[in-house]
Amino acid sequence: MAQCSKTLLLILGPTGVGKTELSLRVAEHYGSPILSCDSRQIYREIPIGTAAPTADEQARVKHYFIATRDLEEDYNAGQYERDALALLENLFQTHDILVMTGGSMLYADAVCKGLDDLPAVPADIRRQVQQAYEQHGLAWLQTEVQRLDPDYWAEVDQANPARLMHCVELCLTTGRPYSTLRTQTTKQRPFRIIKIGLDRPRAELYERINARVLQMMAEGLKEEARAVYPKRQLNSLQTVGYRELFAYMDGEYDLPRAIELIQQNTRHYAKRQMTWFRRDDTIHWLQANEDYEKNIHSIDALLRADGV
RNA sequence: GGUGCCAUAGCUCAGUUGGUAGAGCAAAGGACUGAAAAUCCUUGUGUCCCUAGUUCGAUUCUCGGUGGCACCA
Repeated sequence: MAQCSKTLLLILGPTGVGKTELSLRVAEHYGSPILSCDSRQIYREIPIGTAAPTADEQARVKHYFIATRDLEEDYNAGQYERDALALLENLFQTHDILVMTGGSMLYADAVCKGLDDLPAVPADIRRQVQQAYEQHGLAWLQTEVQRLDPDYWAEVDQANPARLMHCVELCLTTGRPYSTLRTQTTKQRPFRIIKIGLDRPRAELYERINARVLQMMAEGLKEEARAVYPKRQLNSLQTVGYRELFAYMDGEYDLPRAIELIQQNTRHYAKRQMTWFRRDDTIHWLQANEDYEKNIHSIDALLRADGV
């Protein structure tokens, strides 16, 4: 028998590849709920543009981390790690196999490998850094990081304001160089993790993405975006589909152009996901197709081979 | 039907006073431990529409063809 009989079955893949339907069937097969690993489906008010599981789908299988947060909440990968681990511990008391699915790469890694223990950044520090950056530009951030944390400066992507800002925020919050808080170690989990990657030929994936965006528009994405338009500055709405429609509402371009951009940016997003997944050699890849039985069979074989 | 203009990267185009060419966008590759659907980095060889001619050499000039656009009938 395996050392640990508890297994987290993680179904990964780029947006639009077909994770939802396979996950539902796999979850039904093992009698598991589905833990969503998606940084945007977790918010209420934006189900259409994030392709969140529908009411019907949620009736088939119990879902967690879907529409549980307000757009105003500053949720992040660190919180997700804590929330997901707590829930997993709980659910493993009554389940041997739990299915998790989603495309948020960092969230998945947070669960599988763990993130470093970092304090929350106080709102006033975040605002202060943000304002200084807006006023003085990237050069200011670069100077600050060189001054506050030369070690991190040596390894960081120096043209990336998001990374530099994060470093400055944590240096100011803790009074220590950010790099001293980075242990970069992989945490051990008290359960087995099996990762399934869903793959599909590029051209086919892109066609599905393009078609899905049109489908979202038909389902009322524009109205959904209009409803949250007043909150467009929130991080939760820095999301493909909404940003482009906000820009359209601001008169930056017409609706056909907005739709074109949503399709394109979704394709870019899928590409970034694939880049991330590609370097994870613990993923077992399956071809996405309509023969769900076959893929479930493959997964079943994997679980047995790797565990018993 | 006639006249004129155009034909160069997936698209829109620039350019070569004749020595086989380069921008934007698209696209591709990559990084990424708390905004991650975010943020950032890198990458430009293509029958220069086809045939014939002039020429040491034609994508460039000339004739013809084909396709597109405009105007005139």
